[in-house]
Amino acid sequence: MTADNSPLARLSPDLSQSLLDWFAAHARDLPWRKTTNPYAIWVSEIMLQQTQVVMVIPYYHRWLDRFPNVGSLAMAPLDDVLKLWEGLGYYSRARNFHKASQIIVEELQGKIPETYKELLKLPGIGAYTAGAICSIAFNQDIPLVDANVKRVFARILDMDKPVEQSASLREIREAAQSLIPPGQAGAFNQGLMELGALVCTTKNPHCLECPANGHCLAKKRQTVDSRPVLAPRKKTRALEVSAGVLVRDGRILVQKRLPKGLMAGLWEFPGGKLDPEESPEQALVREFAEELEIDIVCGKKIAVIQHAYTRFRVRLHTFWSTMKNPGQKPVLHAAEEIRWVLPEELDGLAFPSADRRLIQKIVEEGIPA
DNA sequence: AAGTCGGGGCT
DNA sequence: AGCCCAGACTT
Repeated sequence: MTADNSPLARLSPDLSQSLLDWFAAHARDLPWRKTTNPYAIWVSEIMLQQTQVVMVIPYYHRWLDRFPNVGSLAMAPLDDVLKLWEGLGYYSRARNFHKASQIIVEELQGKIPETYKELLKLPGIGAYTAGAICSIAFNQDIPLVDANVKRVFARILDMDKPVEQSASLREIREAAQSLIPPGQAGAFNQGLMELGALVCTTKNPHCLECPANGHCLAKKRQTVDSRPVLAPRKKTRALEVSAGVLVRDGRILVQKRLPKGLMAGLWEFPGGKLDPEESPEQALVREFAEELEIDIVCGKKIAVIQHAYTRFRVRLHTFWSTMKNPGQKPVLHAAEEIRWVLPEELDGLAFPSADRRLIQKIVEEGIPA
C-alpha cells in the first residue's frame, strides 16, 4: 500500500479533481463514449487492446451494426466474426470474444457478468478489460492499468524500475485505486488514459498543459524523458516466404489455417518459408508437396509483397501455379479446410493483410489464359 | 517472467 | 528499420 505520508497520498484528492476537470474539458468525442451499454463498451475494449483509436473506429461501427448484442455474436459463424475482424490483427481477440459470447448465452442466461471476478473468467478478458467494463459500464470503483496509465504513473512517481515488473505493476495499480474519486471511476480511469494519449505522451510530452504537473515527481526531477523504464525489445527478423495461387478450371485453391497459433482460422494461399539456398520457386513446389501432397508447376511471378509484422518482416514471393496432374486430390496437413473458389469469392473470406494485398493483384491481373 | 500473437502509422 | 499502441494467454 502507498504510505499515508507519501507525496501521492497527500496530494491525491487535488490530483484526482484536476484530472476529472481536465478530462471534462478535453475528452475526445469517441463513439464508445456515447454509451454505457456493457456490450458496446466490451466491444471497444477488446478492439482497443494494443490497437490505436483511429484504427478501431470503423471496425467498432461495423461490428455493432452486424453484431448488435451478445446473442447475435454467439449465433454467428466464426468465419463471419473473423471476416469482420480482418485487418485489425491479434485475431485471437475475435475468437475469444466469440467464445465468451457463447458462454454467456449458454451458461449465464445471456447476461453479461457485472463483477470484476466473474468478467475475468471469460476468455479474452484480462485485468485491464475487466476493470474497464466494471468502471466504465457499471461505474464501479475499480482501477485499470493500460500502457497509458503505466506511463502516467511511472512519471508521477518517477519509477526507476521497468514498469513491466510485477512489483511496478502492483504499485501502479494501488496508486490508481487510491486516486479513484468514489462514484466517478469511469471518468477518472478514462481521464488517465486520455491524459496518456494526448498530454503525457511517449515522445514530446506536453508537461506545461498537464493537470498533474504539480504532482509529477519526474517533472520535478527532470527525468520525464527517461520514464517509463522499459525492458529492451528483441530485434525483428527477416523471412523469405513463397505463396502460390493454384488455378484449376477457373477456380483458386485457398486453405483455412489451423484453429491455433498464428492467424488461426484465417484463409491463405498455400506456401511457406524458403529453406537455406532454396529458390522461391523450389520452395513453393516443396511446400505444396509437403502440405497438400500435390505436385504443381510453378508459373509466372505475380509480385513480391513486403509485409512487416511486429517481430519479423516478410518478403512474400507469389506465383501463379497449376497442377501437374489435375486428378490429384489434396491431402490436408497444415490446414483445417481447403476450398476451390472463384476470384470474386475471395472477398467474402478473411485473409491476413499480406494475402489481401496479393488478392488485389490477382483481381487486377485476372487468371492467366 | 518470458514468449507469442498483427497491423498500421510515425519517426 | 525501429518504436509504439485502451493486453491476454501460454509455457
